[in-house]
Amino acid sequence: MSNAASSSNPRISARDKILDAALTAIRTKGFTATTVDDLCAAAGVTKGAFFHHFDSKDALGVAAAQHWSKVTSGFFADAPYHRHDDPLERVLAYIAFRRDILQGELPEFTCLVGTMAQEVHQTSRAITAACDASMSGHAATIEPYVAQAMEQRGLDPAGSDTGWSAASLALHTQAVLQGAFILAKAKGGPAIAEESADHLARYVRLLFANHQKKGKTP
Amino acid sequence: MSNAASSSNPRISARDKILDAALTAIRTKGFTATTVDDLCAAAGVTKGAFFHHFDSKDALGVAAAQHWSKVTSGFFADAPYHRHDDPLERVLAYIAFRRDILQGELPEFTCLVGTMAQEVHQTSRAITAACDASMSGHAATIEPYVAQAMEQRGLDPAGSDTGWSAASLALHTQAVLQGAFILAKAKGGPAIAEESADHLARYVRLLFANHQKKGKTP
DNA sequence: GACAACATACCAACCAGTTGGTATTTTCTC
DNA sequence: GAGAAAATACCAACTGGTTGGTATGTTGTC
Repeated sequence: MSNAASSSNPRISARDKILDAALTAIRTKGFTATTVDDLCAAAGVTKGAFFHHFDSKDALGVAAAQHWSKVTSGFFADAPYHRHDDPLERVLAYIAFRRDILQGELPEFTCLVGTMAQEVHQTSRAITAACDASMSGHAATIEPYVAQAMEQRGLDPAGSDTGWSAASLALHTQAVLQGAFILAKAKGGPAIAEESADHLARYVRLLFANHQKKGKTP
Repeated sequence: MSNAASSSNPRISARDKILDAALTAIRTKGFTATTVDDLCAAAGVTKGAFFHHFDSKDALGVAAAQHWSKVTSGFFADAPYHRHDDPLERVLAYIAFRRDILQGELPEFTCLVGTMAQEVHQTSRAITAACDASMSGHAATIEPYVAQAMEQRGLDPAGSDTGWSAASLALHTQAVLQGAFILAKAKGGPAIAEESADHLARYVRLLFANHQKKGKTP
């Protein structure tokens, strides 16, 4: 993921070099504090190239969110948590995976679109929408695992006092992780985020406790 | 909480008018995108007054975080959740209260220090530390309620497989709320944040389920 | 030779911070 | 407690560097 490799390599287009640089720069300094010159310098291209590929800095923000979606969806598609047979195990393995990758420096494991959405939600509709699409799109990849686990174990909380759904729990996992990132940033390290991930895993286990897996033949 | 009232009132010092303006402005536009001129205009003072009271924009950021701590600690001290006799009820009432105040426009109910920490964590140690102090300080006000609930109900999870503590759960509540704010910002409304607050309340109830309150005389 | 992909040179607006000054309050002195 | 001295609070105008964006090339490719 080093920038030095891509910024000097002429086989990678300026557009891709800028987008790669944007992922690191925005996660480090935030969107507003990241200047167009910063991105050009990090990508090893000139301003002319930047504005050839992006109409404005806001347009770069939208493209960066979409690029982030592409990169992360590939990353999570290759992750091992999908291989479990049991849907509930897949959900728990997903949370464990998210916990495991809380390593290295903060800009390496925190979320681009969470950071951007927080910053520009009142100033750029386009960027905010792209961030929402990225987060909600990722949540949608684990929602079916939650739904399958619920069905397999006869869990139907929709009608209860304060009901919940597979979609709601999937988005809640993202909320917990985003909040864990904020605490990690405030405290300068991932330790506190790991604890929140543990609480999240414990919550999911408790939700499904006393709900045995139904056999295939009833 | 209207700025118009304070910005024109000569009996309120320029410093306080600037700090009040900062709470709204930074929550709306973020710290970096908020200019010193923005704050002066909103507060109805000049730049000279600003730099008389604050050495730099960063110093204003630190002061704003401290001002936020003062304002919010007063707000939460007056909240009704403290009045419950049962410590567990106090914790649950706290979460319910946090859910109830998710109303109005986003800048009115989102968290200043969470927003700032996310933005400046790699660029301003001083602001980051002030944000951490504010968040951790608030978590510390509900930690004793959690601890009392655990003791009263004989819950001692410290030694178990993935242990947790009152401090850990108290900080987790903050993580969930901070993450809920991010999703709310991405989606443009508080609805999703309410659902995360519901999940959090459900988690706490499940943690204490099957742990009856011990009587005073054994 | 047309068109995309870049580079160079430049600009107007903006931004954090400064300067040099005045009004108001507080403190010190007798 | 009056009046000088000093500190504080505030203001209007200015500055040097920065920022997003543009106008005008140059180069490579089909």
